[in-house]
Amino acid sequence: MSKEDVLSKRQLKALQTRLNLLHAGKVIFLKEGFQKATMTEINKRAKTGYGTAYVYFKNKDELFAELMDNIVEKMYGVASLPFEPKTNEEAYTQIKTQVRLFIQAALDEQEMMKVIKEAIGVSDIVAGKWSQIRARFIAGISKDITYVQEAGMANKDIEASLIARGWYYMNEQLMWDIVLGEVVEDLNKVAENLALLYTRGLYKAR
Amino acid sequence: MSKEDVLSKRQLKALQTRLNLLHAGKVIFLKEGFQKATMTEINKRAKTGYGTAYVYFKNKDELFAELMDNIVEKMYGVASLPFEPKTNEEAYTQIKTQVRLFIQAALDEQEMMKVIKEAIGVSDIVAGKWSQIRARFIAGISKDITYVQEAGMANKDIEASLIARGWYYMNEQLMWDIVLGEVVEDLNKVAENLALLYTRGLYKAR
DNA sequence: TTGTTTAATTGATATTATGTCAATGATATA
DNA sequence: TATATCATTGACATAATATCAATTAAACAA
Repeated sequence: MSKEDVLSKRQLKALQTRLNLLHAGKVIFLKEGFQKATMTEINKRAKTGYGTAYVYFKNKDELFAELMDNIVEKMYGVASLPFEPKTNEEAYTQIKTQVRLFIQAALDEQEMMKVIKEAIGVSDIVAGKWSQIRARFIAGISKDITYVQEAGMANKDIEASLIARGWYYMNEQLMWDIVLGEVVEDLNKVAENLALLYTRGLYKAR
Repeated sequence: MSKEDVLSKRQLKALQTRLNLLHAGKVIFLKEGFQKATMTEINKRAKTGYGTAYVYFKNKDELFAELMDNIVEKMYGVASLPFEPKTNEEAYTQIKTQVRLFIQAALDEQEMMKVIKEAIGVSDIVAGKWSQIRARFIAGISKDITYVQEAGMANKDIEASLIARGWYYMNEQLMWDIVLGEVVEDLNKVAENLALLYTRGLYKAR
């Protein structure tokens, strides 16, 4: 017996109102961007009274944060990919693939990502959510670096946590540049260049 | 004969009002941050009527942008440092120094930099100003990379402009982390790690 | 079926900030 | 001294937010 079965007509309607608001929110955010989007417009589009959005969401930020959740999940997925290369060549290939997957995940939701980028700068709630993604990636990369260091493949004179940060930031910022159209280079070329610099720098000479 | 000599009493007073507003602005921005700071409060502190700030500055963003100018100049200075290493070791040393100078310049104005970080996310004008700094650094680094590539010291199979971007972003983001206190590592250690990764990756094996 | 309780929805309201502009006050100039 | 010019002012129109007492609709009990 699934949970929905025991929902009353009243609860169903409320749930629908909530979904309407989320959907309207997405449309408006995509059309106007984060700052220009207003609760008035979102309620209008959802055909609900002005106050209704505030019943379901504390404010505009919380509504938007919920719209981010799909994307956040996808990003977490990319951050958790396994990484246990046996050789430097394997490491290079895997890293290149991960760079491509990361940027591709962002491109799959390009328009929404543009709005997220804007919202990160404006809303503490959104910024917090994004910084959790960051933390997860950086932790994962740290682990990967420690792994290859212990396997004797990588130089041990570097601080894993610092390099993990630096490497992640390189990726994230290039991702934003590509999402915003400020870097037009082919995704494969970008992944290749980053992975080359990183593996040559981190890994012992072959 | 300096320009000030020919200023009338009236012009001098106006100039003073402008300076008062800038000074009051700095105090309020540092105390409240960018978003929470209001024109009302700035005018109050400068002992000017509400409308006065709008005579000298189009809006809060423009006032703040002017307060950034010192820092922007200093950053431009760092971006223009010469770079003509003769050996890989020299390159490493110079790069490490530049990383330190860059982050140190930010730390010299730590409190203001925190506000700038916030403002970049909120204000298009501030964001534009910062992206000019970025462009300048990236162009400079690109030039440096091309130089060492042509001198036969660096690998030629990487795209200078892409790597310049990536390298700059690594530096910038770590700078923000340090400014915001999210990375507490010793500045020297950070510079060392970044420079090591970068030179080992970019330069031909010794 | 009807009356009562409970939950969802509403929009008017208070609040807070912005940017504008006609009026005022203070200097410069004739 | 009269007049023109420029700096300064604060009241005002505008726009958005979050709240909450009142309204409407559904669930439940008799």
